[in-house]
Amino acid sequence: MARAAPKPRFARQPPEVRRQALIAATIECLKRYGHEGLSIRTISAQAGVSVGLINHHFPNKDELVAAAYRHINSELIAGMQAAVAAAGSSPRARLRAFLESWFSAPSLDADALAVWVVFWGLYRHSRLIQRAHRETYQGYVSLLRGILAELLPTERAAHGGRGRRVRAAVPAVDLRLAAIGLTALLDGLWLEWCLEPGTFRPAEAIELCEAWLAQLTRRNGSRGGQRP
Amino acid sequence: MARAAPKPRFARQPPEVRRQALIAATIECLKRYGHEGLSIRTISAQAGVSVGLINHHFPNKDELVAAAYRHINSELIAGMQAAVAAAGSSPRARLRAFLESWFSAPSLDADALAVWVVFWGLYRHSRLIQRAHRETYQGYVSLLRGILAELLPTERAAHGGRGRRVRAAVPAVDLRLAAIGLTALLDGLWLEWCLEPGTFRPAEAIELCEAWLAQLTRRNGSRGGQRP
DNA sequence: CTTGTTGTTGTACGATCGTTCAACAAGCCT
DNA sequence: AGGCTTGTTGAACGATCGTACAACAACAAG
Repeated sequence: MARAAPKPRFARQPPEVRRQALIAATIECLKRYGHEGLSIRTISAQAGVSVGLINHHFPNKDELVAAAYRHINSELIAGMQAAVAAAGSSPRARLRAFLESWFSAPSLDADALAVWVVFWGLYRHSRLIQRAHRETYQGYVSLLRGILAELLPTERAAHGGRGRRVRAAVPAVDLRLAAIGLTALLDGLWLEWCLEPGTFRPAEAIELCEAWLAQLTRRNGSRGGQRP
Repeated sequence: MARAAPKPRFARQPPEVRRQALIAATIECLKRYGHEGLSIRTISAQAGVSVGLINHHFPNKDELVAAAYRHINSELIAGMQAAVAAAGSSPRARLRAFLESWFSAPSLDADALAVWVVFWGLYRHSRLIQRAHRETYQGYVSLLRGILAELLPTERAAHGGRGRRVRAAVPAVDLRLAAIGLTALLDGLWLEWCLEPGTFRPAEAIELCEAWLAQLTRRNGSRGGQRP
């Protein structure tokens, strides 16, 4: 009974576990306090560790922030890829899964927007953020392009192989502009919803995107190839 | 000859002139250095004044930043309003003027995006920024809504002669969703272009927006009122 | 030229920032 | 039980932050 309390003052963690905890704390601080939350002391307090520990697992603050950015990015893209992969092989179903993944949590979250905005503000002046972006963004681009390519049939002519029985030799839809427009619509709707969640429902956003794509294919049939 | 050099060490300015100069310096620092440029010393150096002067013309830093935000906002909106007003009375011409104003300098500028992004990051945690936003944003909303309102009925009438009679009683297009979608497209395209100006030309962005609006009116004629 | 007003300067202060580092101790090994 | 590795602590440092304030000086008025 007079035994000294063996209660440890802290618990040692494997480096990778601690790294992930610090990354999670960084994101949480960003959600809560915005750019001002990006301080060593705020983050370490959130993670329940001392100030010195961060520099033991990360060479400096910028590397931690870049790691957090990379984590958010890859998490989100992996979620969308999984949703699309689970949707089967139907192009329309895959598009639907993609859109539903885009317009639902954790992507569609006002807090998440606050986090993104801070990262965007850092993008221009932090090479580490730029690198993290480049390394993860490619996955998103190829995912979206794959969905669009299999959705807009004539584009397969350019790829050869699969689409053997292509009717028109001329590409009906400008795939490039289609991707640009869809991306803009996705980003813009996502932005709008996060800023003011009450103005429209996620289902309406999906509807708008599908209407946009439907217009592209219909345009093909009626007056395609009109581009200057 | 031996006269002491009467060169003044500084020049006094009327308060309003100095205020505007400090606001301009703030924006310039934001363009150059992002969020890190938002320091009293950086801004005062950019403006060519001493550190103490800012607090003589602004009660604190946050007020200066909010004033800069208000300035950018009203400047941009006033530019668009002027462009639309100068376009005459034709709804299509007014839309065209609006889009051209949107997708051209000084709105369409990668540096400007960097500035906006910093402000967005501050928005959630600064009441002053929120107030500045609320006071200026209303002008934009009413401008866009006016353009859409005068455009959609007319568009409908123009297409109405194509075999189907125009019915003014039932709103042909969901004006609310139209505004949401157009805003998303505008924001998204603007964002995309600022991030990677090489991917498409401003004229193509305008084309995409007009195609979007054309789709809305066409949709009305073919299968309108299908909304759940 | 003298005076008064006030825009302007620049130092100073306390707070907070990111980072360093010597000391500590938790947990595994023998 | 004792040694060893190493994750962890927390004080300390210099730099920089926003702000306050007393002294200065530009310029108009008399």
